Amino acid sequence: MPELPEVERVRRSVEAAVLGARVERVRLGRRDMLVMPGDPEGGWSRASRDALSKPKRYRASDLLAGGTIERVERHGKQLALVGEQPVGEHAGGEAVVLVHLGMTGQLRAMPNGTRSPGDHVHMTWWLRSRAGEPTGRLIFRDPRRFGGLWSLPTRAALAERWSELGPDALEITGSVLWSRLRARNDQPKRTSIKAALLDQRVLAGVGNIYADEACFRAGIDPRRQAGSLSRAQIDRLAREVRFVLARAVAAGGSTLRDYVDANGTAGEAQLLHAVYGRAGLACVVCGRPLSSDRVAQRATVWCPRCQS
DNA sequence: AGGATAGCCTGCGGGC
DNA sequence: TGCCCGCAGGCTATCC
Repeated sequence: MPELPEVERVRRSVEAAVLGARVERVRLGRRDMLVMPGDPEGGWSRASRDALSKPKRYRASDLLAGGTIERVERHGKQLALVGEQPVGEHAGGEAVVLVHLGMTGQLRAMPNGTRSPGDHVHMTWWLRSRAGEPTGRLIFRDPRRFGGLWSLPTRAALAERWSELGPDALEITGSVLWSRLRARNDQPKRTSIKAALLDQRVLAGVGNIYADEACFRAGIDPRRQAGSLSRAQIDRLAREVRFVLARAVAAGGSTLRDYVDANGTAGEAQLLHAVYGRAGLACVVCGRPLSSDRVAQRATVWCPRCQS
């Protein structure tokens, strides 16, 4: 569900709510939503999730209990709660909980006196201020369970994990995108430009909505072979990726159905979409009906006149 | 190598 | 009102 703009809005709102908070206690509702180091690779697949359903040991401190939340970071569509253990035998130690929201995941700040949603809440952190006053809870909720939580021991482990992703799409440049679209032997990628934009190893943060929006603004048919685009077209595309993402962040993200930030606030970036969800409607530039098809296994919309 | 397919889940809207 | 179908912002495993 959420792409980079929505995840960035979640990051900001979670950070505002929990920065510096002390984690009094935690509760993990579903063990299979958590992946620990040494668990079956990734934890995404059905097989590895099944393996996780067996009871497996984790300490509350692996989920930040007893520590303070020092930062909330984002790379692409992934979030990380970075904690420190200020006192005790693990003083100075780190812990990181990486959060992927998948399609329907939410992180919500629940102030004192508010009630958490009654369903699909998989993880709760009870928080206190630095002064020790209870301030509320942070919850992770995910009806479809396509998201998940990964416990990592250190920020170095987080950096290593994020190094497997491409550069954050908010900062993608034409020259970096150009080089990422060629394989090792300088062979241009044969895959469609849309599939390449969706590949988180190429660049991190673009999903189905913003891939279509960026291609539209760049005048590029999403079905075009990635390696067939000129350097000038890649420069333009990188610029439009940055533009549509930054503009959507400023508009609060796209709320199609589920997305809200940590405070429950919906976004308005969906009002800016020129092609996503507008198959068959008139192109906002030329007025011709927008075409649609499945590209890279995803519903895709483009203008047959403005994009080539 | 990269495309196509199926699968992981729940919930919603449309058509009947 | 209810049932069935398709579809959804992400990502993976498997097969060709």
